[in-house]
Amino acid sequence: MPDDLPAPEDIYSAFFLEVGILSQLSRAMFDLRLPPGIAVAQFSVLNHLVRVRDGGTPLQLARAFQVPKTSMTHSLAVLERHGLIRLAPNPSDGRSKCAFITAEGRAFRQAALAALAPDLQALAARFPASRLSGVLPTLTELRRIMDAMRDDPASDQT
Amino acid sequence: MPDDLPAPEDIYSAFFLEVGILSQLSRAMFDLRLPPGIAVAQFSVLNHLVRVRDGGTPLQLARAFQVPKTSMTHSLAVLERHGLIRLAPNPSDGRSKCAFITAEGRAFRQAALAALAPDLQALAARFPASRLSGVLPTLTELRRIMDAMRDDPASDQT
DNA sequence: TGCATTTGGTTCGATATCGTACTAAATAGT
DNA sequence: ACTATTTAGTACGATATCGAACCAAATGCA
Repeated sequence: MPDDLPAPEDIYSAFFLEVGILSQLSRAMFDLRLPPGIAVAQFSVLNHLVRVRDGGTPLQLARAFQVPKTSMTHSLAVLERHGLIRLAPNPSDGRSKCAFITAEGRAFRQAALAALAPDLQALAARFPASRLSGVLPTLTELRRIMDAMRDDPASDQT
Repeated sequence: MPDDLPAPEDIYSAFFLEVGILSQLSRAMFDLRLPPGIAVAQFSVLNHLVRVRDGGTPLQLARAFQVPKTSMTHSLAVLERHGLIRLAPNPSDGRSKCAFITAEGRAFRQAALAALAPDLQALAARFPASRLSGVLPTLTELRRIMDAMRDDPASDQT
């Protein structure tokens, strides 16, 4: 009988293709609701400051989103220009900074979430969030592994 | 007892965050192996021409990847400039074109896949592709739904 | 202490992404 | 057939992304 098992490479290719398209689609959906001048990347940073940790350094933020630090520099500059965050010198490291969300930033995030909610609810009506809960742990685990490989490609942890 | 069920919005937010980061990570991994001048978006088009269909129009390709048609125009221009595809007039529509992969394009894709294979194998060694097969149908289904909503946001198909 | 190396961040330049506005061809309605 | 509308693709401008090179502070080491 012929070998009709898909090769691992094909599964990964298909997976990354879906992930890329889903990322595309969610980005487009979010962009449509965010005020012009603020991109998804910037909103995500605001969200992170509220949900995960306020006062982190640019490098910590870059690592959290797995983007190059130059990209984070840009996003933070946009947010600061709009008064949504404040960049303070890092008291424990003269080279570094700390990013704090401002009151305006919090208000902006709240408004953005409210603007987004209808879309997410419409989506949840067609595709229950509970089904996503099922796949989320798998995605998170893969993400962690890819994080680790990126930091240390030689880690052949069998 | 307190309501400790996460709201659907939170699940979707977390999901899209993971998807965004995974997209980021896979893009970075691919970019590292592709020759300078060719981005993931362009490689994906080549791959589509071989795997799915050759000779499609720019608009069909844009829809397949869910990107704006202007983005596809750009990608196709890059591929054509490198001689990896050929853009012919569409015999059945004077406004349109058809994108055909060239022999060079096929060779390029083969080489790129070969360069990529070790990374995918290393990944598969740490995270078996079979576990991805499990989540793939869910991702595909959600993607289809989001496609449909994008085309027709009012489709309240209960 | 003094120098070499590492690390956090920015600048700069090149490319990608994408919305708006436009042209030309196709289709619809009469 | 004739005009109005729609559709495929492009030009252009604005912003995002990101690698290379750089600077300054911190750390390692003798």
